[in-house]
Amino acid sequence: MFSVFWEDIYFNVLVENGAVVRAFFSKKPAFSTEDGEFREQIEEYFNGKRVEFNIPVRLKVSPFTEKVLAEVSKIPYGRTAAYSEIAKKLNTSPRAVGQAVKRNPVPVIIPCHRVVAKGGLGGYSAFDIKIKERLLKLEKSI
DNA sequence: TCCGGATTAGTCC
DNA sequence: GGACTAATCCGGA
Repeated sequence: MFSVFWEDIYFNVLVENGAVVRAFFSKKPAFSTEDGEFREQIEEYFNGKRVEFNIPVRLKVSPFTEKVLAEVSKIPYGRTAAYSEIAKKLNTSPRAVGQAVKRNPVPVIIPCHRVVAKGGLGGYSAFDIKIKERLLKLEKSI
């Protein structure tokens, strides 16, 4: 486990048996900022030098949520998808997608910030809606 | 064009 | 079983 500093907040990653099990933002580092298996990849991403992660994740979520998250991780870098688009692919409702994405235990690595509402931005519960905006801006600027 | 209600499907308590 | 959603559609003003 480790923390990465990004502009004015920390991104904390919990690693268990070589796979990421959880990630979250915080104002103060939850872990050491010195070491960590995948720290370099995260740092590169926040610097705009990396477009995709080579990081194994271990999800402890329901089968439905897992399907939604798998679909979300297919969204290419710098692009966004609407809740309704994901829902159409999985033959479900946008609302259910929103719930599943909200329960994503590893934001950024699974790019839940690329999922937006049709007429706006949608929401972001990982820390703050501003993080979502910043992440999208970061990817758009590449 | 903008706002509000009905609808929707999955999860948590 | 009931009450939540990181949503969307549609009709009325």
